[in-house]
Amino acid sequence: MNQAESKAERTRQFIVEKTAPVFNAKGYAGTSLSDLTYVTGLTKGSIYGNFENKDEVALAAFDFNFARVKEYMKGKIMRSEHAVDRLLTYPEVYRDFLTIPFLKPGCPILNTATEADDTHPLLREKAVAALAFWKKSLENQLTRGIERTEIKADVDPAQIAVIIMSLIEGAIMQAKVTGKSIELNIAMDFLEKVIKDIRA
Amino acid sequence: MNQAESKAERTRQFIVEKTAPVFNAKGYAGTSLSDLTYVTGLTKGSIYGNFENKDEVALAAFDFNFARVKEYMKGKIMRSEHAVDRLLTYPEVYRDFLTIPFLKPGCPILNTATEADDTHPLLREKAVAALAFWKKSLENQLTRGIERTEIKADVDPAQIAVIIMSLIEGAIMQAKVTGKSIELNIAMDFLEKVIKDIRA
DNA sequence: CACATAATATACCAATTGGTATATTATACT
DNA sequence: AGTATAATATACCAATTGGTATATTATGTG
Repeated sequence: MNQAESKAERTRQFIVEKTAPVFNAKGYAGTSLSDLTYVTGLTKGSIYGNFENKDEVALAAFDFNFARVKEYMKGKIMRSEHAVDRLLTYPEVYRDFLTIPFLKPGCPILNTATEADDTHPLLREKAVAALAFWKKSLENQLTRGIERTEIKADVDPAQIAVIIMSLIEGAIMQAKVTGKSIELNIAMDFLEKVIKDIRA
Repeated sequence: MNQAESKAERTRQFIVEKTAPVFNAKGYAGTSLSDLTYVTGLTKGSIYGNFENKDEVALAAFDFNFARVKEYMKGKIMRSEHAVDRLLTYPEVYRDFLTIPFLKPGCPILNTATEADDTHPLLREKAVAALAFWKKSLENQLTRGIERTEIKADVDPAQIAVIIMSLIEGAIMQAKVTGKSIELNIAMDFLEKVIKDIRA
């Protein structure tokens, strides 16, 4: 009973992988159990054998979606050493948001936050935690940059973190709904300037 | 049969007023017909006598929600004459977003855009049009300011409009889901600086 | 006041929802 | 290979979904 991954664990993972994009595209309320069976090719019995209920699938799907974004960004960011270059990865990457395949259904944080804030406490909590994680990670990069004298000493990491996140999420919303990148590019041009401006 | 408003017109309006906050809070997929009957006190027959289907109620509800925001902002903006002061109304007002009663369920554009982009073409179109309207209105204010030499001549109205919108929407998303205004205040402080910086 | 019509309620529809008990099949260990 | 158990499928459940045909009530006009 030890294949490094049990059958159940693999199936669980399989279900999450297949359903995560659906939850991200249609939202929690908009995704039905038949969506889940359709996209996995499994039956309800099989899904409920691996998950307590629809909620648990949705929560796992969010974790999966967010983990993908995290890993993707981490890979891009770690190519640079200089703190400013690392931060410039954000406008550089998000500029192409609409063409990043696994982000076709949109930013999981944005989608989950706006749907769940008034309706689904558990999903809401996930979105809050994801935002906190992202913010902390930005602050850490900024603090590291200040310590390495790559970033001006008077820069407030919390402030810059919020500006980066707000500009990105606000611009993504517009790009996703219009299907066009004009506004996204303008916002990312500006974000680029903001980031270059904190260089020591 | 002419009371300036027929009974049906009043009922239609009544249904929209009562259901608009529900659609904004729960989203289109999350709002059921029983939600609509519950919140109006009317029956399905009555609702379907005044609307073609659930879609039509949702579309009218969006228009209602957006109109309220427009009127609310217009009232605040028109208190000032100077273009920069008019623009400063945005950070000033959105700073208190969480305490504005009719915006408790969130920004209708943000909520509708994120839900409808992949699921509901008609609602999506409404959100796109609302964004375009807002952008145009900001650009007009900026152009007017440049003409009146209240705003620097080299300012790009389209660029500043996008920055204002992105910062506001991105920050609102965070404030709404966390229930806290810290990030919103930071973003609005920054937006204030951006706007003051374009003063001639 | 009567009457045509507009507005609303009642009672129903098939389809789908999330969920479960049980039967069947695959898996892993001895 | 045989067997206990884990994993999956089948067949069902009550409740709810969006929607409608028809009955009832309110409204406005001659």
